Amino acid sequence: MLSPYGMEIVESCLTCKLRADRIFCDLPPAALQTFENIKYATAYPQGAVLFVEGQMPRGIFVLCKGTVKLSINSPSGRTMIVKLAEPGEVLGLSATISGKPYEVTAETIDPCQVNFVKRDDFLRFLKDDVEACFKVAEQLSEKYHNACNEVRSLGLSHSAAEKLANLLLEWSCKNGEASKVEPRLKLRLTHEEIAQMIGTSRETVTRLFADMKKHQIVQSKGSTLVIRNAAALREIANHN
Amino acid sequence: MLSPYGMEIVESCLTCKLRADRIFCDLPPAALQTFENIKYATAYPQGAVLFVEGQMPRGIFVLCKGTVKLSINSPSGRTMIVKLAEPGEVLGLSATISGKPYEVTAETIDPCQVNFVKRDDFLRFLKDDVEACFKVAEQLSEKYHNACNEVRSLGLSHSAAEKLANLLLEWSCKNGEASKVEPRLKLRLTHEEIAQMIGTSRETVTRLFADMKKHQIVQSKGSTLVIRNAAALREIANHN
DNA sequence: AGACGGATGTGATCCACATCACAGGAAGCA
DNA sequence: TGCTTCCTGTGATGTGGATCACATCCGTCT
Repeated sequence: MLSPYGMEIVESCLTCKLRADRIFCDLPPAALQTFENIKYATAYPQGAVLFVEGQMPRGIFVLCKGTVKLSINSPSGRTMIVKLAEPGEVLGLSATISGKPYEVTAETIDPCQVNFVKRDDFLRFLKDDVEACFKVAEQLSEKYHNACNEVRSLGLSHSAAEKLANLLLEWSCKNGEASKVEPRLKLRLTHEEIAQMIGTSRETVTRLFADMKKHQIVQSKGSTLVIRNAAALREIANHN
Repeated sequence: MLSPYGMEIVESCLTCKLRADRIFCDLPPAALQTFENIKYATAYPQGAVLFVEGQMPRGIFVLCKGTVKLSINSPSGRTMIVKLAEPGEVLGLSATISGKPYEVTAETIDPCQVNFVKRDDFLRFLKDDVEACFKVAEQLSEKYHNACNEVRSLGLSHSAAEKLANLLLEWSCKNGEASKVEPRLKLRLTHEEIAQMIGTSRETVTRLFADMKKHQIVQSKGSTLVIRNAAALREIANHN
């Protein structure tokens, strides 16, 4: 069966092939069945907005497939990308728990499959199941941890170059290329978006990339970036 | 009974007078009793370090009395103050849940009373009690929420003045003075520390205060600051 | 009182980066 | 095949705030 956006929809969490490495999906059968009953499997095209910062929480969005951009916006139009969420992540969780407005905006950057659970249903579900509740705590810890890293990067680094280097290293870790001599990574974001991730301007990102290319630190082939001198990159990442 | 640092120690959470408005203290009697059995009531002098960023989590610290400074440090000696924790807050929670290193450093800024709970005991306690577990989730949501605000402030504001104005407004909200015509607030931090809270240099903070005084926006009497023109301050806070 | 150490106030200097302003590229689509 | 639109690259220019270097100021200790 095909979803509206050309993805295969995983109909049931019970039979989901992705379960093993997902946070929320490896509950014991009984709990999973309950979850099954309250969730709505949905699919979104690229560019869809799941929720907007400031909205009252409607519920949680379990990301099963695709990537979601989480951002914080200022009234004056500035945007700061906080994170790119990967499958297994639960979005809108903290707002749903606390009842306060969503603190970020969530927008799909490719077609996504999502399980939505209404707030009431979800809270009831949690109060019946310690294990699920504990998993929520774990997820939230993870989120907090990430947010702290964000603060660290924004608050303690000296230069834009440092932050960019850190971002590239982090990305190369995530796709398992980090150990290779010349890690490669697909740049899925525009310079503008990268700038929003590290809190700088688009032009600065462009110039930094130009510099790094000049110094043989990276090299780009289309939309893939090859890290030719990881040591130098790490050098930049830890100060100056 | 007096503690080593001249504070009255609340011996038992069951009879604690502060219970009503505390997050962790209003559990049902049975759970509270269990908590009672695994917690260690302790007291710290001013300037004591509860835990350091990067240490493996030993457990949680429930702050009962006093104020604790939470900061993030860079190897190069820079410090960023993330938050001043007030009584009722649970410190080291996310690290204890996730098992990853503490993400911040916690240091008392006045004499504090703290209940410590060892990690194992705490995790066992949670797995036995949905309600406590849910409270943890709530606390973590709160923490995440704060961290997001921090990111917003660091990443989206245009100037140091904006951040300082925001900080002052936030402080005047907390002590309930915000509604008054000329809110007052005790500055418990040095300019240096304020600078670390908003990610700027000490000199800049000094100069900003000087400016605001010149423009009749604030006025200082010893260590209390009087906000003479809250409107102007809000003006600064929302851009420029 | 005197003296010492930390907190504050203020000038001078410098530079990383934002911002503006275009010019090429690439990529979709008609 | 050309047109439109978004992305990328690069110069010129201005400035907020970091940093350095002192001069007070104030509380605390002896």
